[in-house]
Amino acid sequence: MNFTLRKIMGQRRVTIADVADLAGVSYQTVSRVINGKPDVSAATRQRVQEIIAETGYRPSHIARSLVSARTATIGLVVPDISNPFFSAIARGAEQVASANKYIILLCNTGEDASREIEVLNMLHERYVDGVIVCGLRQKEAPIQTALAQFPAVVLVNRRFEEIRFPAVLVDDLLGGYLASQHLLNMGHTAIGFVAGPITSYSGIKRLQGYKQALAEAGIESQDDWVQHCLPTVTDGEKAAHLLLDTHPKLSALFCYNDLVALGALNYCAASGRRVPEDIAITGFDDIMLASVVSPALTTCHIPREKLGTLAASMLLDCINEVVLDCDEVRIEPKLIVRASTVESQVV
Amino acid sequence: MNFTLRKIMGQRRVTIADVADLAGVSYQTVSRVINGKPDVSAATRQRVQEIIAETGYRPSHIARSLVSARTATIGLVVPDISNPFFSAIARGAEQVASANKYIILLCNTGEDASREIEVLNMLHERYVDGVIVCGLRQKEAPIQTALAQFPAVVLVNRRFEEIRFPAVLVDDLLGGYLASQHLLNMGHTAIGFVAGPITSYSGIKRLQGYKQALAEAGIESQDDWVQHCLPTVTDGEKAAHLLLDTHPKLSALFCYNDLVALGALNYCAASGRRVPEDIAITGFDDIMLASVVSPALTTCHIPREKLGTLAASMLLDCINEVVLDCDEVRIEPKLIVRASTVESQVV
DNA sequence: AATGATTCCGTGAACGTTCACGTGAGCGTT
DNA sequence: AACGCTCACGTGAACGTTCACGGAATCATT
Repeated sequence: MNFTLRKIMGQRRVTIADVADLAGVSYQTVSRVINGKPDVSAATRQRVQEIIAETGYRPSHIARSLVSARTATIGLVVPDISNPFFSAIARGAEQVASANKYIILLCNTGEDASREIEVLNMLHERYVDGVIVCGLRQKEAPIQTALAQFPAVVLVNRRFEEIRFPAVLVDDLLGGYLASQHLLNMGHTAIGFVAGPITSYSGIKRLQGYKQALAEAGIESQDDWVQHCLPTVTDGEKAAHLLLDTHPKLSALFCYNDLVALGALNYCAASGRRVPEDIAITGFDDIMLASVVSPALTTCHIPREKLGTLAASMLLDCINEVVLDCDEVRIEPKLIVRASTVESQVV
Repeated sequence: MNFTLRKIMGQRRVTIADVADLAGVSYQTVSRVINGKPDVSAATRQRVQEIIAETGYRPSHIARSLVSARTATIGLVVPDISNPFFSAIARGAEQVASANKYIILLCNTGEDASREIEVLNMLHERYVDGVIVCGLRQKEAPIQTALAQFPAVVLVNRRFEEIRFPAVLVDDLLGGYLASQHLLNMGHTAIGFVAGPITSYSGIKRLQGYKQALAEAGIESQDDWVQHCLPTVTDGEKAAHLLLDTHPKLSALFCYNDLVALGALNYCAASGRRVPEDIAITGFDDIMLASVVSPALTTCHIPREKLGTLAASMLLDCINEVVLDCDEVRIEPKLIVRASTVESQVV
């Protein structure tokens, strides 16, 4: 490291101009070398590359973005990254993103619908090339205009009737139907639904599936068999408590997701109810928990990581203006029967 | 929306100059309004604000970053975001970050040490204001210089002897010691260690604690009682298989984390071993799984989300050049005894 | 020897902001 | 009437790149 070099480094970041000065060429030549473009002699190219290596120069993505209007960045909005359902999606999305030299800006809304617009605005200010938005809670028009500002959008587990955004959807109606039908087949007639967030699109669809299954079995579904809650263990426990207290005749609970189902299991254990003998319980998502808890949870399996990879590759296609063969991918959940609904079931 | 406005919008993004033109002022005045600075009359301020609202103008964070050399962005590097340990850290970090108007760039290395430098370079190009790096696997000097380029760094579960970075550390030696001592107290003398990634700093420290406990009990620890593996359920299962096959006399396994421990539990179940009667098993981290699996896992509790909030607030302090009272926070793990090591234990 | 093509490299502008200035209008003071 | 002050606003430069040019040198061609 010579004196000039030492003088430049350590004070501020090395820029393209510094490299140019050290190499005795113009910044444009350095730019050409960086981007592997022609019109540079082999000798200068090597000289410049040596200087770059010496100085540890890295081009500023910021400056690049400013001129190219591309950031190679995508936003990922989730209600709760610590929920295994969303962390698996994040992993899948990150994998596809980084394989394509994109990077992910992570936003956690904390199940707070009002934060959704807020984080979308932050992402918009940052000129992300696109966003993947999971489990949007907000219902109304403002969120749609907030979404429409982006060059590309993919929704996960949510669709709008009014504006059609590309989306990766779980067939929640089918899932709700399958789970409920299974409980009906097991002989239950009074089935409660621990329904998750009231504004959850998935929740609404699962409710429809639940009602449909009950209707087909000739059972009139009752609105107060449905109890909303946050999709967490503690809130699921509270909701199960409430539901079973007010409706002691319920013999089965269809739960919004596995976390909520675990909460229900906990409440049953605490209140001396046997599962599945006294109460049958089903979950949703098939997170790892579901298979290891006792009794193991009957649930609907969803390929969570695949949701993430699918969403990310759809988004990248949109960004690169590749025409999608299908702008709404629908994933079928698969019912997994385990001990929480079937007495003799061996785990 | 008048004609001029309509003409500007929809073609490209609204810029400060567009707003200025529409308001009949210079861009500097608009800038003043945006940043709530003085030297603008109430009348023009309102006019400008109206135009901003009408056009939905959002200042470009990119351009701002270019001049301010601040991005209000921090990088978060984790081996695997779908691992509950890291997703909890992410949640904690995100919470502190967003409360301070920062946003998080998420990088998943997929347990691949060579990707660590790669993602750090990506983050550096993006001029992040700082990075939180979790569970670094890479050992050598290059990673240290890669880290040193950032304005601020906080390590989680890793420290270097040579360069002292601010860090949030779990006292892994203590954890390893506590877990091993507990197994010794239960009467075990042949204790295996399913040790996680060979380059994991936590793993190395837990190994030390394990060896220390054994030594204090007068037991010579044997190198081939230690089996490394990826920190996943499937790999833990394989490692337990290998260890118990080659050393049938082992009566206890101290596992790197709860996922690995679950793998070990699975293998014991598959091979007809009873836990804890035939084999006692302990995990680490106390993820939700640990308490619900059967038998429930004895493990070391770590306040994971707090690790994230601590790391993020330390990082923000570094960025804002607040002097830290302590640049290495050490968290004490707490042994949680459950049924996987104690026969009579009631869950 | 003049022309043209090719190779290599540099200059000016632009991207959308903020910062440090500069300036003109209006007002009160002497 | 000249001065200085405050208020409101505008101008030029800068941040670190890339893009569209333009131009000098070299070499082969006529």
